[in-house]
Amino acid sequence: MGVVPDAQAWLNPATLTQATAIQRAIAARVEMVDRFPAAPSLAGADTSMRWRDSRGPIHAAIAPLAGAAATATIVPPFPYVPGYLGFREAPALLAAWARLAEKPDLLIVDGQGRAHPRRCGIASHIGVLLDWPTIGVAKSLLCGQVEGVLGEAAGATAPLVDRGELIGLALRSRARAKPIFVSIGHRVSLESALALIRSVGEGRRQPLPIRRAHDAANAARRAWEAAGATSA
DNA sequence: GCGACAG
DNA sequence: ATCTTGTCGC
Repeated sequence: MGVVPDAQAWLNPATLTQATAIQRAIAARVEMVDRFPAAPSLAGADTSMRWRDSRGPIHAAIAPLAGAAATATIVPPFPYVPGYLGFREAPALLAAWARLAEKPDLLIVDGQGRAHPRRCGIASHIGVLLDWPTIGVAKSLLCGQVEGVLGEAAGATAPLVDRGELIGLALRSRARAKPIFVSIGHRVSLESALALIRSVGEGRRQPLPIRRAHDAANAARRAWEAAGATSA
């Protein structure tokens, strides 16, 4: 995998206390400056699972803007716990990444990046483990508050602040829609993250790469269920 | 102690 | 995260 020596250990904490320590270590490695080619190629990352089935398999997809998506199915190590989503979903997403022939220059992940209590959302997990540029785009807030008033017009932004620190941006990606929350995953500045997300908005609430990944993950899950499989 | 809580 | 149907609006 990436340049992290104990990447495998960082994916499998034995306890929540250990998971917390790993997140602090990952957060310390996050680079908040641009380190990717100009006009980067983009891909989206998302997962799909059965309704309220916290133990069943997770289907992950990485969807490039151009070309076919890669998918993978993994049984998650533990159920969803707010603040620890990275440990639940990153293994499946990394498996899908490994199957992707042409790696994109930058990955847009469905979930938070730095906009996390320990500055280590799933986009940072994946970015640091792969040492690859990532952006987090979430549909709702995990922590922090939107500063001031978010404009009504499409494209309006407002700072997202937590404990006095700027951790991301609220973005009105579409008029009359609830905002999305953009934050640094790894190797990108918040300014560039915003510009890139805006560039693939396509007039929808969620950026196109995430929509494509969402569709691909759902298709993988349907195929899995249609095949009657029970385990990964 | 109470409430809040990505996917 | 996901299920389901209808309804409203451009």
